[in-house]
Formats: sequence, structure tokens, C-alpha cells
Amino acid sequence: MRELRIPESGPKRRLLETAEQLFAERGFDMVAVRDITGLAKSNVAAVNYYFGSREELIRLVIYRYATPIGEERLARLEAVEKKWSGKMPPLEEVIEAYVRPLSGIAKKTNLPDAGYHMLVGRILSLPGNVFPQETELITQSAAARFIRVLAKALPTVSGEELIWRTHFLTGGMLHLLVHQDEPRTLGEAAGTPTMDAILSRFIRFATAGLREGLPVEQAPSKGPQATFDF
Amino acid sequence: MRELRIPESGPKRRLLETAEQLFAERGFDMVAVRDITGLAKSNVAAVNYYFGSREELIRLVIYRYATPIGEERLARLEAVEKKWSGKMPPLEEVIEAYVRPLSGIAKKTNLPDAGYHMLVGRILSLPGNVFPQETELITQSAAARFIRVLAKALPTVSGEELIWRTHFLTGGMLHLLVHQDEPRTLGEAAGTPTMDAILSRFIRFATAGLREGLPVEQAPSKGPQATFDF
DNA sequence: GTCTATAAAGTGATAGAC
DNA sequence: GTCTATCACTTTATAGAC
Repeated sequence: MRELRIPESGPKRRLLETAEQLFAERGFDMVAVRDITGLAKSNVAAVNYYFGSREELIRLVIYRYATPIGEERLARLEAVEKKWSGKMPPLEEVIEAYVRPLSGIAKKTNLPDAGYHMLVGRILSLPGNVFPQETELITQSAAARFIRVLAKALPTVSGEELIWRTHFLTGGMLHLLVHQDEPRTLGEAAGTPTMDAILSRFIRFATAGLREGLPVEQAPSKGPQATFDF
Repeated sequence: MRELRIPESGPKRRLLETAEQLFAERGFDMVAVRDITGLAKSNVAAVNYYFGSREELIRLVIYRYATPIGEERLARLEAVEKKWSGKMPPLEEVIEAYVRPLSGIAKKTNLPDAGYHMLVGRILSLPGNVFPQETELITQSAAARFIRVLAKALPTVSGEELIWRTHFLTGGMLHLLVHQDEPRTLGEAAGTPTMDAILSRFIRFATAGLREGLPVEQAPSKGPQATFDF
């Protein structure tokens, strides 16, 4: 990773933000260096001058987005474990700790919300081998810890079943990030919820899916029926 | 669509199956015409000679895979509606009708199972505008009908909530097709279930997620606990 | 039908002028 | 720092020999 401090303004900043925007819209593969320098009204050599190469620019973007999310996930999972040490943590709290950091809490960029979430989804869909080593380590740690804490919250679910249910959760999670606009363009009344509201819906969906088959007495009381409003 | 009858053997067949295999492994964007003709031990002009262009070859592949799945979905959803006409169909049967056709029942190709499922997942993840018109129509009809029948099975869930839950289901479904090998390489004991077994797990997961928040008395009795074995 | 040669356009990267 | 010109390479597609 060549240089992690990005100036608050200036050509390097503008190139980076333009690249992020295009990566979010089209995916990494569909963005040429010339697309970035063209839209940023710079010259074709600028990306190589400031970032070394197209590859290094992409790795920088991955680092900037995936690392804080992984750190936030780890911190929250740790907090849940500490809070319920010894006791069985509520399933919903565990899922919340892993999913909520996607909403943009750890966001350190000027990208508009919709673009931010699409970019995060695309990054987390990439194969791990294109991640910078440090980022990959944090991401993997968070995923491993998630499954470990999940197992505490669902002691009667077999390891095999748990892995598959986690896999289903992951798929739904990545899909809602990249394709958040799809339900809205369905013509149907999908409303215009914020990402936090969508994640709340998703956490309830995934909690029910992960708990499937367990006796309801094990489920915590819900209090007043949730309204999904924030 | 230039020519839909593909010979049982010969160079055209070999080119098509080689292309399908590479598309499944890498995704459409990452396969060059030269990759196909090279692996199929043909010459670079063969793809254009037999299929017109790279684009047309891709559209042919999309057509061959997505059309039978859409038809199978429509037929099964229709059967469920007919069987329970007037009455409320069981949620699990509705989801089964939409998801099960992905297992390869409607398969009309020689691609090995793993590749078949990855290819189907990649195709169904594409934006609709690259689909042949006929295929797009069937795919959209099946999706619309799915939501319509779902609404009958879940009359107390609001339209907005239903659309989002369906969106979560779609994400998990596409993810498990393209990344079915991921849980297995996790080092953990994910077992080596068939796609039919994975889909059975997924259908139970998604059924619980879609039914979230509803009183359990509404759920049908389950009979003996399912074992996920086929 | 099969193949080679080549056209036309695009890619990432860089040397060197300013 | 900024920019143009250009290199070396890859892409899809096709003309024309066999």
C-alpha cells in the first residue's frame, strides 16, 4: 500500500473519488483507467502517477472500505461476547453486530450513500486473494468470530447446518447492498427506506432463518411489534 | 437467436460446451473468444462462424439455461395455485416451486453439475437487458407470479415488507449457486451435500425468514423432523 | 468448413516535453 | 505536477487462401 493519507482536496482526491464512483456503478472490471481520468478531467497518466498502477488503486479502495468494516465487526462481536460471557447471547444481537457495520457507520469517504453501499457490496463479493493482506486478515477474523459467536447463540444447531445458514445470510446481505435499488424499480410499492431500515428488516429475516426449527420458547420476547422506522 | 438446434456432437457442440464451462468458472466478462477457441482446439474464427459473434453466443447460452428454468417455475407456481385455489397455499410449497427448478431438473446440457449451477447463478445475476426478449419475458413473469402467490400465502404481511423479504431470498439463492464451493473450502465440516440437499436447507431457511413475526399457530405442522437427506 | 493474416479499436503503462 | 505521444499488448471480427 503506497500511500494511505489522501489529501482532503486536490487532483489525487478527485481521482480517487471518481474511481470509487465508477467502481460502485459498474464494478471494478468494467472501469478503464481512461474512464477515471476522463471523468475527473485529468490526463491518462495521472492514475499511474498518483497511485502507481490501476491494480494499486483498486487495492487502495478495497483497503479503505473493507478494513474499517472488519474492525467495526470485530469490536461489536467482542462487545457482545463480553456482555454475555458465560451466558447464551441473543441471536439477534450477534447478527446485528456483524451486519450493522455495513450501513456506513465506519464510513470515511465522501461517496454518496447509495454508491457507498454498492461499492461495499462489490468489494465484499471479491475473492479474498485480491485483498491487501492486512484487510484480508481482518475480514477473515471477523467472519470466523461471527460463526464462533453464532454457535454460542445456537448451541443446538449442528456445525454443518450453521455454516450453510450463515452462507445464505451472506448471500442476502451482499445482494441487498449491490442491488438495493432493484425493489424500488419494481413498480411495486417498495418504499424508499434508508439502508439502516433495510438492514433492520434483513436482520429480522436472517434471525428467523437462522433460528429455524428451534422451539419458540427459546426465542426472546419481542416487546412491542417493531415498526422498522428510524 | 440465430440457430437453436445444437448438434449432439461436432465442433459447434464442443465450442458451446467449452464456452459454457469457462463462463461458469470465470463469469462472462472474463472469457475471451480466444480462450474458448483455444481450449476447444479450434481456430479463432470458429466462434464467429458458428455463432455470429461473441455477444450472440452469450445470448444463446442465457437462452438455453434461463428459459427452461422460468418455464418450470411458472408451471410449478401454477400447479400450487390450482391445488389450493381459494384456500391459502402453504408458504413452503410456494418457495419450493420457485427455488427447486434451479437444481437442474430442467437441465438440457452436458455440463457437470457444479458448473451448471454456477452458470445458472451467473446468468440469473445478469441485468435483464442482456437477456433475449423471450427469456426476459418468461423470467419476469415467473418472478411476478412468485410474489403474487407469496402474497396469498402471507396475507398479513404488507406489500412493502414482502418485496424486501423476497429480495433477501433472491440474494441468498443466487449466492448459493455461484459460491456453492465456498463453505466446503472453509476448512470447517460443511459436508458435501448435493445441490438438492442445499436447496432443501435453503428453502427451510427462507421459509422461516419470510414467515418472521407471524404467530406460530399459522405454521403448518411439520411431521417428523426433516433430515435433509435425499 | 477450416485456417491464417490482418484490420480496427481498446487496454495499461511510460518517456519525455513543458 | 501536468500533459501528449507513443509503445506493447489484447480484444473482436473478417477477408480471403486452402
